[in-house]
Amino acid sequence: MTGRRRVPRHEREQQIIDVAVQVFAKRGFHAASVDEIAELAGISKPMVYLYLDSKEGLFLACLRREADRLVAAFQGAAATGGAAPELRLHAALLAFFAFVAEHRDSWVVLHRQASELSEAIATAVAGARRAVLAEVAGLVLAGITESGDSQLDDEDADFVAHALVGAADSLTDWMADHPDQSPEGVTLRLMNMVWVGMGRVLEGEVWSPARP
Amino acid sequence: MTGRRRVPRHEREQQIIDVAVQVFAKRGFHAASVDEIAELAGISKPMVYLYLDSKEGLFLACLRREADRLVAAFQGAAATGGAAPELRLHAALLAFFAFVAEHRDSWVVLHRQASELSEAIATAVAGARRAVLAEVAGLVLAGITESGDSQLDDEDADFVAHALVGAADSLTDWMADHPDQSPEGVTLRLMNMVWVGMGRVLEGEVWSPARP
Amino acid sequence: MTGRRRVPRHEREQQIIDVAVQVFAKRGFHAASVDEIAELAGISKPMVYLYLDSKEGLFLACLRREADRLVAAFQGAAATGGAAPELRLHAALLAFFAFVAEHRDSWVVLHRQASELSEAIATAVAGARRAVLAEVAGLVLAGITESGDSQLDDEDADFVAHALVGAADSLTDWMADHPDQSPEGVTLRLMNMVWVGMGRVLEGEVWSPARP
Amino acid sequence: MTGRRRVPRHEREQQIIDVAVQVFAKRGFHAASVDEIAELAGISKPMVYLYLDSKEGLFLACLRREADRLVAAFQGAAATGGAAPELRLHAALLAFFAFVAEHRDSWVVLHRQASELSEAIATAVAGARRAVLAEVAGLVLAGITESGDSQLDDEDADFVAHALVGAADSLTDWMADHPDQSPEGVTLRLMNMVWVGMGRVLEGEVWSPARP
DNA sequence: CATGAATGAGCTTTCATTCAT
DNA sequence: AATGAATGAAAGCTCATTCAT
Repeated sequence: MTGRRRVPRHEREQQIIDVAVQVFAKRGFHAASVDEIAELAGISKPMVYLYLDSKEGLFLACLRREADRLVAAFQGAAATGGAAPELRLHAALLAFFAFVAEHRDSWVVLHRQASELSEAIATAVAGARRAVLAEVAGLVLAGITESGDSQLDDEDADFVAHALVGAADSLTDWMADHPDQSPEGVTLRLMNMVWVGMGRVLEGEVWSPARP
Repeated sequence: MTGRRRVPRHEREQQIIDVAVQVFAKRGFHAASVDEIAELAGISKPMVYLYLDSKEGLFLACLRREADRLVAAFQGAAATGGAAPELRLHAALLAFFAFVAEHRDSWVVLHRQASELSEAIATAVAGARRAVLAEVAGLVLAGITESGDSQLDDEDADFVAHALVGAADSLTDWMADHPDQSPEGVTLRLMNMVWVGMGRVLEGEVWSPARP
Repeated sequence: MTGRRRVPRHEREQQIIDVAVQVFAKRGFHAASVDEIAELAGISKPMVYLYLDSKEGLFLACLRREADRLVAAFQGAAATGGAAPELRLHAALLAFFAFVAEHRDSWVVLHRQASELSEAIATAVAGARRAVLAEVAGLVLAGITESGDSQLDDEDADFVAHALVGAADSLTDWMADHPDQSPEGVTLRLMNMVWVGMGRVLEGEVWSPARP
Repeated sequence: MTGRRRVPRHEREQQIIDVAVQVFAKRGFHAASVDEIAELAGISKPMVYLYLDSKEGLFLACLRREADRLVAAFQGAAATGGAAPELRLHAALLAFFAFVAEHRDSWVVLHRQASELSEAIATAVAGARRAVLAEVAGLVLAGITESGDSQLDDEDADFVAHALVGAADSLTDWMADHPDQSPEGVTLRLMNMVWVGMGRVLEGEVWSPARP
C-alpha cells in the first residue's frame, strides 16, 4: 500500500510503474500477475487498466521509462565526458555500470525479459539496445578514425561495439558477485582490456592461430 | 508430425525434446504450451507427461541435453586445440560460435530463459554457464602465467572470462545480422580484440582516463 | 440458477455452499465437479475459487457449516432438555433425528464422505463426531452415576455412547424408508430400547450366552 | 510384486482382488488408481481389464467377495449358534466383530465406499446390508415371538435390527480405539445393552419423557 | 498369456480483462 | 476517481481405457 485516495493521474501512473518494475524483475513478465501489482500499489485492478490499458501496456511503460533513463544516462555521460572518444566511452560505460549498480530491478527488466514477448515489446527492447550499440559503435569509429588508420570500417566498429556491450552486460553478473568492486574500477578494467587491445591491432599487430 | 505409431520410449523422448527445444525457443517457457509441443510432435499430451513428468521436467530435459552438447563441444575443443592456452581458447571459442550458428534454437533456450524459472532450472542453467566461465578463466590464467608476469590474479582472470563470455554471447546477435560471416572469422576478430589487448596490459601498458 | 448479478460476497458464499451441499450429497466429493456446482449456483467457476479457494476448501466450508449446525442443535437440546440426564439425552436425540429429517443432504455430506479425503477434512469430520460422542457419553455417565451404582465407568459410558450414536446413525436409513414415522416416535423407541436395558443391567441383571 | 509368469486365470483374479481391497480401503474408490493396483499386483494394466472388465467391475468383484465372506460368516454363526434366538444372535454378532477385527480392509471397503458410486455398486452394497438386517430382524422377531408377547411386530423388529446393526457398525470404531478388547467382550456388552432392554420393554416397562 | 505404447476426455486451477455501481 | 463482483478462455495435469505386438 503506497499512497491512497485522490492522487492525480500522472503520479498514480508512476507509482504503478514503480511497483511493476519490482514485480516484473522478481517474477518475469508471464509469471507476474496484475493482481499482485495492483495490490502492492495499493489500488484496484481496474485503475491499472484505466491508466495503462493492459498488462502488456504496463510492461511497455516500465520498459520505456527505464530504457529512457538508462539511455539518457549513457548518452549524457558520453556527451559530457570530454573531447577524446575514449574519454567519452569511458564516461558512458561508467554511467552504465553505475546505473545497473543502483537500479538492479530496472536492469533486470530491461535485460532478461525480452524474449517470449510480443512484437511491440521486443521492438522496444531491441530499440534501446540498438541505441546503445550505435552510440558505442560511433565512439569506437571515432577512436579509430582519430588514430589516422582506416583499416577498420563501420562493420568492425559494430563488431567491437557488440563485444563491448556484451562484455559489459556479462560483467553485471560479475559485479553482483563482487559487491566491493566499484563501477569505476570495473569500467577501468574493461577499458584497459578492450581499448588497449584495439589500439595495438590498429597498429598492425595481428594474432592468428597459425602464428600466435 | 514427426514420427508415428509405436515408437520405442527413448526415441520418442528425443523426438519430444527436439520439438520442445524449437517451441521453447520460439515462445519462451511460460508462453509455450504443452499442447502445442505435443501436437507438433505428433503425439498426445499424456505421452509427454508419461515420459517427461511435467512441463518443467520437459524444459529441464531440453536444457540438460543442449547444455551438455554445448559444454561438450566447448571443452572438447579446448582440450584438443593445441598446447598453447591461446590456441585452446581460440579453438573453444570457435566451437562455441559454430555450435550457436548451427543450433540457434538450442542456444536461445539455453541463454534467454533462465530467469523467472524454478530453482532447479536456474541451477541447471547457471551450472552450464559456470562450467564455461571456469574453463575460460583457466585458459586466461594459464595465458597470463605463461607470459611470466603475475600482475594479474584469479580475480582478474575471472573478470576477463566474464567479459569474454559476455562478448561472445552478444556477438551471437551480431552473427545473426551478418549471416555471411563465418564462425572462424568472428572468433579471430574476438581473439585479436581481447587477447592482444590483454597482452599489452600485461606488458605494463595501462590506460587511464587521467592520461589517455 | 439461484440468484443473479451483483450479489455481495457473504450472500454469494452461502448460495454456493447451499448448492455444494446438494451436489456433494448426491455425487460424493470426488465425483462432484466444481463445474456442476458453479453452474447450479448460477455463477462462473472463478467465483467459486475466489471465495472458497479450492474444491477442498469448498467442501470444508460445507462440512463446517453443517457440522456446526448439527452439533449446535444437538448440544442446544441437550442443554435445555430438562434436569435429568435421560431427559436431556432424549431431547438431544430428538434434535438429531429432527435435523436429519429436515436436512438430509447435510447429513449425507457429514456422514458418508469422511474417508478418502485429506487430513484437514477427516479431522473436521472426526471432530464433530467426537463432540457428539463426548456429549452422549457424558449424559450416559451422568445417568449411571445418578442411579447410585458405579459398576460402570468411563469406558462403559463411551461404549454405550458409540452404540447409541451408531444406532441413531443407522436409524436415519430406517427413517428414510418409513417417511410416516416422526422423529419423536423414533427417538422414543430408541430410548426405550437402550435406556431401559441399561437400567436393568445396572440393577444387576446380566445376560450371558452360558445362561441366557 | 506378488507372483509371476503363467498363473492360471482364477488365481490371478484373486491376487488382483487381494491387492485391490487394500488399495480401495486405503484410498477410496475414486482416489484409487488402476495403475497402482496393477503395479502392486505385479502385472500390467491390460490384464486387470482382461479379467475384471473395468475399474467398477474390479470394485464390484472386491465388494462381492468380501460381502459374501462377511454374510457367510454371519449367517453361518447364526445357523450354528444354538437353538435359542438370542444365542444365535449372539453368535452372529460375535462372528461379525471377529470378521471386522481380522479383515479391517474388507470392512472399510464394504462399509465406507458405497456412496458416490454407480447404481450397480450401490445395489451390491445395499444388498449385503439388507441381508444382514433381515437376518437380525428375523432373530429379533423370533425372540419376541418366543417370549409370548406380540406387542411388537415386523416393523419393530426391523427398527431394532437397524439399531443393532448401526450400533455394531459404530462399535467397530470403538474397537479400533481399544485394541485390547476382544470381539467376545464387545459382543457380550452389546447383547446386554440391547437384549435385556428389549426384554424389559416386552414385559411392559415403558420409558417416556413425561414420566421418566 | 502378457505388455509397452498411446489417447480422449475431463479435472482443478489461474489469469487478464470488464461490468455495474 | 475508484472498486467489488464477475467471467471467458485456456493451461497443466491425470486417469480409465484400448491398440498393436
